[in-house]
Amino acid sequence: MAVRQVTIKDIAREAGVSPSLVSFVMSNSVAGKQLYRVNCETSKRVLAVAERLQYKPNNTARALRSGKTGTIGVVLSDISNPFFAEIARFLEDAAYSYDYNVVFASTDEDPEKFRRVVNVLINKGVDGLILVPCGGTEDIIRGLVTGCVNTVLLDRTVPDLEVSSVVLDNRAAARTITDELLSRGAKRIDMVSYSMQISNTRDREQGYLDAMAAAGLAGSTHIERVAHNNYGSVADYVREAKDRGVEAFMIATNTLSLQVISEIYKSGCRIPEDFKVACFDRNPLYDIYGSGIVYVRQPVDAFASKAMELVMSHIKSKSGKKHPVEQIVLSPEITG
Amino acid sequence: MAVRQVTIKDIAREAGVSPSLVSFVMSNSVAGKQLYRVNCETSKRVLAVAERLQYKPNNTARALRSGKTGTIGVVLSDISNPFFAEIARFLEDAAYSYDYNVVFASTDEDPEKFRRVVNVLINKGVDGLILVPCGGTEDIIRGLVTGCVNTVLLDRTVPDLEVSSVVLDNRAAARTITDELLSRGAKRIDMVSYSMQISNTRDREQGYLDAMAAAGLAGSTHIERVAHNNYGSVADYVREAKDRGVEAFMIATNTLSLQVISEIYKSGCRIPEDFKVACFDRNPLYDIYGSGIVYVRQPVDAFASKAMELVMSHIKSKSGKKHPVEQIVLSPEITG
DNA sequence: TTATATTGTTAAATCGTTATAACTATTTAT
DNA sequence: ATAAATAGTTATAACGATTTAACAATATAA
Repeated sequence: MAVRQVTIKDIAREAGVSPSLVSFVMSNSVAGKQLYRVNCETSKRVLAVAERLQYKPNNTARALRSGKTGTIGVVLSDISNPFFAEIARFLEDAAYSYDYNVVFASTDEDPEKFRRVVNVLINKGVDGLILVPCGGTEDIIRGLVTGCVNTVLLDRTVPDLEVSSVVLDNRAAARTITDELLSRGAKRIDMVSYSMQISNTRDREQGYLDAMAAAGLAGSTHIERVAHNNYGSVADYVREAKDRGVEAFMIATNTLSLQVISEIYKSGCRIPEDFKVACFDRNPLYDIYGSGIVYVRQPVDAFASKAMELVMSHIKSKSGKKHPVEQIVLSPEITG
Repeated sequence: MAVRQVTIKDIAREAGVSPSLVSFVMSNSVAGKQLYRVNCETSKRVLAVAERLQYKPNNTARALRSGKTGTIGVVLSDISNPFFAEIARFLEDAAYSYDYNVVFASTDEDPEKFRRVVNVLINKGVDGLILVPCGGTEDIIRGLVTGCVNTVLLDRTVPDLEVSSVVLDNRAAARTITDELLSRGAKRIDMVSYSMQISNTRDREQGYLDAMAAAGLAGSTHIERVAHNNYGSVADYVREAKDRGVEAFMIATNTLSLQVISEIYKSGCRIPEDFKVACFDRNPLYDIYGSGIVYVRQPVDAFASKAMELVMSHIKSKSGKKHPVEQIVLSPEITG
């Protein structure tokens, strides 16, 4: 695209040395195992020429030869979802700190799309994958792991699989915010969740049930499971819940929260007067409007840095060797 | 990383043909200029073998030889900002529709960071760049354009430069929402803006001034320019504005809006009773709380698809030739 | 019938780097 | 003094594709 690349050969010619030597000089700073001994004088001369000619190493060639692209693929539900957008940003920065790049792909919770983008990323030649699995991707992930692809799961995990992961302690988080609703006087608390089969949602449901049971309300639990992207059903449900005398909602995800809160207001009700609300993920306006919404603040930065750390350790540990699988569970913060 | 790549040679051996032929078969579907004539039978046989061996072309090798990576670099302010996150998603999808990938980098409005990430992306070998310029990047962008790097500017433009761009009609948008505030009875309207020197902010300020002047209020305009990421100053300003008898705010960006709205509520005031507010960019909660905030809804999908279209047309038009520069201005929608 | 196109295929160069083995020249050990 | 080790460097073969030129073999034209 640009003018013409200055190659290692140009430098070699100009500096009166062989291309190999230039290569050694260039990669000496990050010398892996064996430090190639090169004369300090020549090294300086080569670097000077490189500087003068404005040499920029060709990463494609480097990648082809070395098998390492310096890129991590990140597959998530939807990068426009604020939760993932924030993670994306931290991942970008984390990757940068390792001199790596990151390339994102969204799945919209569709396992077929998941498979597709994972394949595209692998073909592009990523050194590792950070994945937010969606329902129905267990086999794909198992395939990656057995195929020795450096894989780290984020936000959600897959049971019975030897794979590294970084997730929230969802069960504890859910229990805590449900407890908070209880302590604010609510007894009839519904949980609104997704019908997808993903670990974090299931754990959150369990936390809700834990809290209710501990409060002696095991009999009056209700989990409303909404299909992903089915907005209509939420409206009906909120109306129905109101009739049923529900006093509070515990909501499993940020997108769902916006829908439920929207329906509450549309039906002329207020928070917290008519309904108390607890949910996952922060929204700046929750605080601003002083709406009294209790929410779980996920340590998004830790998600990103830990996931990146894990995938890097996988990459470092020579492929072929057994993966240093590590499953990290992070603690939530509660606000509101 | 994975097991071992199936190469074009494996297929050649298995199918009893030469590697070249396999290459022809593989790239025949996307035959550029010259369609290489290959026997239908052999073609089928080769494809069958490829299918059986689960051949996945090595994009790195392909990129090295062909000089095309199939990747577009996107440089924006901050991918965790909802406005850019949404654009990111649309860009991802748009790229995919061209069989391309997209890699993002955030600048935090820092020209030095901008220069750095642009260089990283170029070294990685992107086929084109979509850039959201920040203040102080004019020279860098000029350098790219003269260096024949396929460049498209997004959301903001750089004056006096022959470069393709996709921006909102910011002046018209700003005028419209200011008019809306006026029609709702506000006379003392302040504009809150950033002190950065970027085209869209300047245009929005002009639109505000246009509307005020047309209403005969040229004398009572006030533009408060806040430094990027300087939260403290907003609090002081809102207090001061209240004392000054300001009735409405016209706010230049989404992040700034959240700050101003937050301060309004913190100071015990309400929207729209105490202050009317007009701003840029949607936030789902604006609608939900029925807060009566007027806002400009930017056609984010069109931003993305147009920008991708432009960069693709640059790529198609043989490098060396004159760029088909095109500057697109999109119309806003107003809600509230 | 001889010359010329056309079809189907292949050999070989190339993209820009890395990595291995080998090769001097010099130093150190014996 | 000879062998062995070391420092500094280079030649060369990859990496996995694309692409150009060339080559048979056959078909068409003159």
